[in-house]
Amino acid sequence: MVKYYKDPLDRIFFALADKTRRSIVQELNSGIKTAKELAEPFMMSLPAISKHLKVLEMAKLIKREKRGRQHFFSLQAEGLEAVSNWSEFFDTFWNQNLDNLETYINKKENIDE
Amino acid sequence: MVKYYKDPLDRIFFALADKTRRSIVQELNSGIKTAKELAEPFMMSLPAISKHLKVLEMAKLIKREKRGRQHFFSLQAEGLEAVSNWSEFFDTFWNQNLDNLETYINKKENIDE
DNA sequence: ATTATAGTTAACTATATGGTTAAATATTAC
DNA sequence: GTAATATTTAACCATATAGTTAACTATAAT
Repeated sequence: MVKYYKDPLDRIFFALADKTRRSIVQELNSGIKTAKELAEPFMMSLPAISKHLKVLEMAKLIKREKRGRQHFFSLQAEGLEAVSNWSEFFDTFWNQNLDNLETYINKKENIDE
Repeated sequence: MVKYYKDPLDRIFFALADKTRRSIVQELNSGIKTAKELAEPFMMSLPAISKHLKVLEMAKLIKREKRGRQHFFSLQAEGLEAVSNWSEFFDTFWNQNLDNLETYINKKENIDE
């Protein structure tokens, strides 16, 4: 299951590269849920969901808490944070583009005047 | 190469789930580069890089411009934007957590007073 | 025209993934 | 203690991925 040697971002992005897993994460945004509850919306066996949950757990996108025979899942900060940290560098890209656009607009306005 | 039926976010996250591809994206943050230039830092054949570039291109994380026999690559807004849009919903999660923390701290302060 | 350069496509291999069903584990209920 | 419930693990299958080398395409240089 999920290559053990992958780096944290590999695991996180890999985990999010699957529609079912993204849905699970979104679902958990509205609160803690059991494996059974999480499986319910999907046309898929429980073992399949169990695997998806493990992938998300390994990526530290969710965490598991066993209470009796049930496993309760919830969002975990660690993984989510890593994504946003990584993608932060794009802000630079964006801001540059925005700056360029602004510069361009300003220049144009000056010419128009 | 890269399942044709994948949804856009599948492709984007999948593309980013590989260290080599993430490095390429980061490299492109500092400007436009050719395939050869992008391949240079990696201990990997050119065809391997060619495939990675195609994956990133399909995900609309980068775009390609052919000039003569060279292919120039640069970051593309579309894919990057999709990631940040998708991960926006986590802000809610974060803000809630922050709110809860604040509430907790405030309550505690009131008790301490 | 030949040769060199930049890059892709094809064919292949080993390993990983996403699903399945059947069996195992652990806890709760009767 | 036996049955039911919640969930995972095992074994398996089909397909996808990441890399390889060899062959191909297209442009540039001599």
